[in-house]
Amino acid sequence: MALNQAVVLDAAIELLDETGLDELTTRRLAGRLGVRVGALYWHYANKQALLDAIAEHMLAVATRRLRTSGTWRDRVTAFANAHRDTMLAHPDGARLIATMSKPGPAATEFLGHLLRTLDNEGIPETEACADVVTSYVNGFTVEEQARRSAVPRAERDEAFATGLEVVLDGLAARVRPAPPSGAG
Amino acid sequence: MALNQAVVLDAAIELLDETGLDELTTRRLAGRLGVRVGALYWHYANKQALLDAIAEHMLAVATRRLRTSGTWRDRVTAFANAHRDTMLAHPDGARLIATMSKPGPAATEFLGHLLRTLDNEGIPETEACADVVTSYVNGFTVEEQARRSAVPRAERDEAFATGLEVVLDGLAARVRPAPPSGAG
DNA sequence: ACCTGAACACCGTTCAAGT
DNA sequence: ACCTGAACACCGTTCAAGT
Repeated sequence: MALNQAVVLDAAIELLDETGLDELTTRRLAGRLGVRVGALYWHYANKQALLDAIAEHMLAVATRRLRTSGTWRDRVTAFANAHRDTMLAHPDGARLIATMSKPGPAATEFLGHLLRTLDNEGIPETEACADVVTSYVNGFTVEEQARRSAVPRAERDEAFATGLEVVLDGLAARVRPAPPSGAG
Repeated sequence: MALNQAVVLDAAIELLDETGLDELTTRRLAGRLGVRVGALYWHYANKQALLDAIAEHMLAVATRRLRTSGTWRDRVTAFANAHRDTMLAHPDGARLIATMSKPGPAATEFLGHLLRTLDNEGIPETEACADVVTSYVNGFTVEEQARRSAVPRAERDEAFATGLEVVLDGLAARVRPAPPSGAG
C-alpha cells in the first residue's frame, strides 16, 4: 500500500493511542509503516505539521458533535463537552491541542460555532467571552489528563460540570442587558 | 564556585529566559556551568525534577504578590493576575507550570490561598470553584504565550480581565445564598 | 513521484573511575 | 561528596542517490 498523508496520519493516531505523545516519534512511526524515517518528510514538512494534522482531525470529529438547537446554554454546554471529550479520547490529547502551532480550518470552524452562538445572544465582547469557555476547557482538561489523576472519571465530570455552570452563570449576566425584573 | 541545587536552578532559569523551554537542555546547562552533563544528576534526579524546581520557584514568587485584604473579588483578582504575570515573566512559563509533574509545597501554598478566600465566603464546592479560576488562567495564558501572538499586550490584558469578570460574576452567584433584594 | 541509505547534529541518562 | 569520561540508546531533519 502506498504511503500518503492519510495513511501516515492514521498510523500516527494509532501510535499516539498506544503509547502517548512522548513516544510518538518519527522513527517509531516509520518503523510501524515499514519505511525509513526520511520517507515521512515527503508527506509532512516536519513533525509539528503531523501533530497539527492530528489536532485538526480531532477537532473535525468534535465539530460533528455540536448542537444547533436548544438554548444558548445547551449549545455552549454541548460545545464544552465535545471539546473536552475529544481531548480525553486520546492520550495527551489536551496537550496536543493546546500546543497546536496554528489553528487550521477545523479549529476555525469549531471555534466559529461558539462565536456564533454567543453572538446570536447579543453578548458584547464576544471573542473574550468565547475565550473564557475555551480557556476553561483547555486548562481543566490539560490538568486532569496530565496528572494521570487518581480521581475517578465520574468525579472529574462533576467538577467539570460545576465549573462550567460558573462560567455559564457569568455569561448569563451579559446575555442582552439583563432583563429588569419589573417592566421598563 | 561549588555546584549545588540553587546554583543549578539559577543557571537553568537564566537559560530559560534567554532561549526558551525547548532549548533548555541538560547539555547546554552543563556547558553554561562549565561542567559535564553527568554532574547535574548529582544535584537533581532528572530533568523533570529540575523543571519542577523552576515551577516551584515561580509559584513561590507569585505567592508573595497575593493580597489578604479587600473584598473576595479583589483577592481572587490579585490571585489570577499574580498567577498569569508569573507565568508570563518567563518564556514558556505557562507551559512549564501546566506540565509540572506534581505540585510541591509552593504550589500547594499558592492554591491554598485561593481555596481559603473562596471558603471564607461560604462558597459551596470550593475546590471545583477554585479549579475554574486556575483552569481559566492556565488555559488563557498557555494559549497567549504559545502563539507568540501579534496581539499587543494591552489588548491581551483587557481580554484576560474581561474573561476574569465573567468567572467572578459566575462565582458571585454562589457567594452565600445570594442576599434577597428586600428584607428576609 | 516517492523512497532508501546514510549521515548530521543533537538529546537524557547512567556509571565506573577518579579526586 | 562531587565530578569526569565515556558510553548507551535514542532523537528530528536533510539530501544525494536510486527506482
